Amino acid sequence: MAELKFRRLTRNALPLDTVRLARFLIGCTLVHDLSGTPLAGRIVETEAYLPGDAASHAFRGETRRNRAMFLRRGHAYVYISYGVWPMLNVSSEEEGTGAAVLLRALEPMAGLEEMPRGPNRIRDVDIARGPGRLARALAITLAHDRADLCGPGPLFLAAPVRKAGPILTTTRIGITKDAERPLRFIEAGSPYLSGSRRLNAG
DNA sequence: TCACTGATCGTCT
DNA sequence: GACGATCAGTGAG
Repeated sequence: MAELKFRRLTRNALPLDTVRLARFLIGCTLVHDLSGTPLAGRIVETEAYLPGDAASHAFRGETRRNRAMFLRRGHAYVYISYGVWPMLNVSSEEEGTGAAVLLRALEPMAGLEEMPRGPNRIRDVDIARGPGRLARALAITLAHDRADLCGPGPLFLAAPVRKAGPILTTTRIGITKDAERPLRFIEAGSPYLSGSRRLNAG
C-alpha cells in the first residue's frame, strides 16, 4: 500500500465561521498518528452548532464540560454521549464564542487494520459511520478534549487527499431543539454516511 | 430497510 | 433527579 502524506492544515486555512467551516471540512482529512501508525479518514459528514443555537451545548453559556467550544477555532471538543460514546467536535469561532462543528462520519483511508472495531466484525464501510464509531475508529478519548487540531500533536486536521464531490445540506440528527435547521453537511452519494437513505438523498 | 428499545453515566438543574 | 449531538440488537414487512 502506498504511503499517504498528510499535510497539516494551519489555523489560518480554517474559515472563521461555523457554517463555512462545517462545509470546508467535508473532504478534509482527520489524522491520529499513533507512534508512526496513522489512523486517518476523509471527513464526509459534519454538523454545525452555532452561537445562540438551542441544540448546542454552549447555549446556556460556558461550563466545565463545554469549555473547549469557547477556544479559538481548530481545537477539539470531546464529550461523552449517553455515558458511553466520545464525540469529536472542532471549535469554530473566535476565542470566547461557544460554537463547534461535530464530525459525524469518515471514509477510512489509512490504518484500517489497526482501527478498533468494537465487539463484532463491523464492515469497513461502517467503521467510522456515526460520531461514536468515528471516535472509536480513530482511538479518540476524553483525553483529547481541548487538543489543538492545528498544532504539532498526534491528532490533527489535514488537507484533502481527494477533492470533495457535491455537498448536500440536511437537518441534523438526534436532536430535539432547533431540529429543523439545515445545518448538517454531507458529501453527496458517499456510502460512508450515517442517517437514513431518505435523509441523505437531499 | 425501517422502527423500536435497553444500556449507561457524567453533567447540569 | 432527569436527560441526552448514540449504538447494537431485535422483529416486522
